[in-house]
Amino acid sequence: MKKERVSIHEVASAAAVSRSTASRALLGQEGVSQTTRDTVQRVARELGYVRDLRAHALKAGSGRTVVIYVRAVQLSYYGQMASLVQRELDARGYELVVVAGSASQARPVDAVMGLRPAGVIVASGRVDLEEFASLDAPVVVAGSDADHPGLTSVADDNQGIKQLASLTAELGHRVVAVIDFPPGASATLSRRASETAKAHRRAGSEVRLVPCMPEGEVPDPSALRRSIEDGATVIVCPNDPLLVSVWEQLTHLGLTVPEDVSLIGYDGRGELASPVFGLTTWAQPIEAMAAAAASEVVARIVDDGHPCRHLRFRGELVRGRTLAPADRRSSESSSRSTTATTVHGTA
Amino acid sequence: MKKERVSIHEVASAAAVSRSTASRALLGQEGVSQTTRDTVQRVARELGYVRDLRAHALKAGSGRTVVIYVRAVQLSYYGQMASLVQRELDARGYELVVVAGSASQARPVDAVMGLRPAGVIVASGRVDLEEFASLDAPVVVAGSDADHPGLTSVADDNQGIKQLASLTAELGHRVVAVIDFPPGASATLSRRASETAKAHRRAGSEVRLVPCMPEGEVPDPSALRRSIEDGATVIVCPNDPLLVSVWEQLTHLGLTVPEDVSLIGYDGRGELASPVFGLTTWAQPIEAMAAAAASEVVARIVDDGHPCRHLRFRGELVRGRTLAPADRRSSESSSRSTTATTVHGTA
DNA sequence: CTGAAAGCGCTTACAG
DNA sequence: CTGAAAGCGCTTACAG
Repeated sequence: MKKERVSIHEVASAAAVSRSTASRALLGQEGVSQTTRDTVQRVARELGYVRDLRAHALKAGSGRTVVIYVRAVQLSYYGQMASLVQRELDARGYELVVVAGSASQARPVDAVMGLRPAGVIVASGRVDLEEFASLDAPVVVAGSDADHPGLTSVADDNQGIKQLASLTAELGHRVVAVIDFPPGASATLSRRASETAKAHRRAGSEVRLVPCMPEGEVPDPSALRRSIEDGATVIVCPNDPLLVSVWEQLTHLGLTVPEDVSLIGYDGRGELASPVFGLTTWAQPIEAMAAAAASEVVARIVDDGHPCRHLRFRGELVRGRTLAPADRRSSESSSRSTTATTVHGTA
Repeated sequence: MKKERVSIHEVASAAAVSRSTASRALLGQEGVSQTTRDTVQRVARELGYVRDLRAHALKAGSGRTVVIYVRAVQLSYYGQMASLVQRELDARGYELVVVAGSASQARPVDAVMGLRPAGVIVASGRVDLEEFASLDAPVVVAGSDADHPGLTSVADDNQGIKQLASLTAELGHRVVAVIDFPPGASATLSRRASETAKAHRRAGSEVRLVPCMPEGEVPDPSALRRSIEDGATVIVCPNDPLLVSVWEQLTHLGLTVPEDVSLIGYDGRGELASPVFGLTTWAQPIEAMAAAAASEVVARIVDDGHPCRHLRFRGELVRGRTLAPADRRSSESSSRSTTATTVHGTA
């Protein structure tokens, strides 16, 4: 049975009050008699009334909806971020709506601001921050560096890159392949890749850059193979999904991780973070970032004068089983099966 | 520099035309002179005008926004689904907004319908479908069985459960632990779990039900341990994240997969689907479901008389390395290291 | 405690 | 080709 869309007008008629009164009763405002309030709410329920959030927000200012913009909703890092932010906003009485990036979006700012949210969280390294900075809604950038004065930002403090680089050097790796990411697809990943290359050079290693395929998301297979032929003993990836993607390619090449080559990722969050997979990676402080993003965006919504802070949090090294000392390679064939036990047995 | 929010009124003034004309020019409608159109669009760009989608939709009917409601945005199955649906809707000129379930949402229908979407895709086994069925927007249920006449549904054809059960029996498993899921948290998973138990019983196995913790998402550790002590040689999970969660618990118990116990999941999508992890699972036909969900919802948006179809697609067995013959257990200690090579080596 | 009126930003017949 | 007017569903001063 299709119901017709029921507006506040129908509720008001059915309850025999004016639309003004119906509105106040439905919003639970003061200054409505208890009986009126009860009738209106009962009638609304019976009629299946659902408030039109658009009209509500249109009239009442910007409402209590916050939009989070993510680059790729299929990556569980973003899902995790959205979910954690939602929990925080829930507790503060705000709703979260997720808008995912897509190829056809000429201007992400349209898709986001078209909803006229009370606040915006940008969890994507792909957007033009300038555009967002000139908006009248408070904007918080989560997960990527941004020191724009008109924007709040929360991010990790980038210690991971250095620590992973020194660990790699300590383990004796001298030739390091770094997966590069096109800046157009994600400024954050691209920047992370080049910082990574720099850190490894500073640690005394030779660096081979492996570009991603033009469509992004997947490293160029022949470049990857070449980097290994050139002596790379470890492959460093700007996030964990790329690590997995590299791992798949290595498997096709008949190479074993970490006996033949070691793997290092970044994120340490979401479904790939389980210790059973043993990824060596850097766990981003995603809970802290999400909590800060939520509380800062709310603070700026309720207090126009709240400053744009730039908060940095410390992540954590995850020492998994995809990274081994460089000299493992020498005793390759004999160590393979026992190492496999180490890699995937009960840790 | 904060810009003030700029409405069509400011654009119209700046372009020295009426709001009507500005609106038509901005919408790219016929019947506006080329010069007027150009000026208006240029001025809008200069002013940083962003159309208010709420007001647009409020006046123009329900707009071109489709809402997808997901149970838990942090699970990459849902992210994957949202992403695939978005690609399809993109191509048809619709926008997708993701609304994620949360504890504080008394009625998901409010969060979804409050946005007055042109159509709705429900990818969650948690909602009350009755509520959604009585709406005036077309609703498509994706990924869970629903034969409600007022709802379109797309799902897999449930062959996976049977096929996984017969494969398990063929491999000689006689005692099967099945992870049970509370119906309140997800009707789909709960139903899948009980269907799974039924299928294994029909295949001649003894079944031990292992409940999840009250908060859901994680199996009860002591019940899990007991099921293994009771002789279960394989643990069947209603989705892949639960498989991973079980795997973690087994690791803590000092048990190895699949030497000590085998693992079977369900979904075969998202980040856990990579062959490097070797999950044995059932790959849901998520591309087909997403494509069908998108095209059916659009069909019903544009054609009020389009019927509510119930489409079922065939998934695919993923024969990974977490499932081994039951008799592996006997030669446990000797086979462990070589098996580990099989499990995690180059497949 | 309640209602009539104005208006949020937009679109769309309807006239010109 | 363009504009004045009505109205989408709601909220909120303002009067009573």
